[in-house]
Amino acid sequence: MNKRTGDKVSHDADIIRLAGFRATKPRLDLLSLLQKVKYPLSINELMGQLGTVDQVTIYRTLNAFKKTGIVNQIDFHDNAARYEYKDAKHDHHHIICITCKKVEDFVGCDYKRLAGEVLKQTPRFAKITGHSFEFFGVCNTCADR
Amino acid sequence: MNKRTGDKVSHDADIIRLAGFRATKPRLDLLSLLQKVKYPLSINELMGQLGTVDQVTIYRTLNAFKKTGIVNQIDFHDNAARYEYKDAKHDHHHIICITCKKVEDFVGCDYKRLAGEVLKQTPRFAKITGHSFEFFGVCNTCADR
DNA sequence: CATATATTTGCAAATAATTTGCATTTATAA
DNA sequence: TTATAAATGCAAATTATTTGCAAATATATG
Repeated sequence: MNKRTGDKVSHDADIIRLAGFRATKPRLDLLSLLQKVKYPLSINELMGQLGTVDQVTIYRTLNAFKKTGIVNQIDFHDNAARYEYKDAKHDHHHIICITCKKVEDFVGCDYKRLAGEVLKQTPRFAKITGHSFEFFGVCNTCADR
Repeated sequence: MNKRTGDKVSHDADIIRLAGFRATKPRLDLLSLLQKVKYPLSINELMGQLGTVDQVTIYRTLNAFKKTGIVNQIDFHDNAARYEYKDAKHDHHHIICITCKKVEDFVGCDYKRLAGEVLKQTPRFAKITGHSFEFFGVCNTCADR
């Protein structure tokens, strides 16, 4: 990434433009943040990191990105949507502590095997656009209490 | 199910008492509704069916039932939690149309295979208490538009 | 079967999450 | 460079969820 030539920014800009949107600063900032972060972020967490960006812009951007597949929405069953950058190696999912909301990743979700099978089982559906898979559990710290 | 002897009600009451709660009318009504319904219901849908029960009671009951495993929370990525009765044969999941929210079931989620694997991958977690798995897609009707 | 008591309910009101309307600003195509 | 469609930010609306408390109720116990 070269700051002067803007390699990274320009790549991000391409991602955004390819999805049919204008590459604005709020969108570049949001995308960049989601790319470098380890776990899905809630709107509140995003607002904290993106100081100057209005929360309405965050909502609108995420909804747009979600529709075009730039991000995934993830629900931890605590009534606040979370979002994660969806890249090529997005083949992981999460386990969430139902008590303290700690998160860790796991791999091995063999959803592709199921996807074809699901379309056979549900003939009223034309295609699959995504999936969600989370495990919920209790972390060691919370289990010891 | 015999209405006079109250077989069904008494069985539901046992489910509720076994979880440590009192078998009140609102809870019996809610449980009975979730048992006979085909798909996960949102709070709004539940309020529509449970005419006399206050929505706060619905929220509180569902949170209690969720904690003790009587119901599952399910998210369709539309910012309204849905709930489903969790019985022995609750081994199905859902595909949701991202446009019109139509729902169908599918079976074949082999989460048990993954569960042990996941615990190995995430040593900071002591146990698994549940999981979510949804496919999102486009139904035939919406695809034709 | 009566009743004491802890639990649960319903109402009102608070908080949190998300969306909408509109005037202003900005990216980008020409 | 500039016209213009798209995007932003602010205020306000709407929707989802939670909390506090007095009244009602399930149930254990006598």
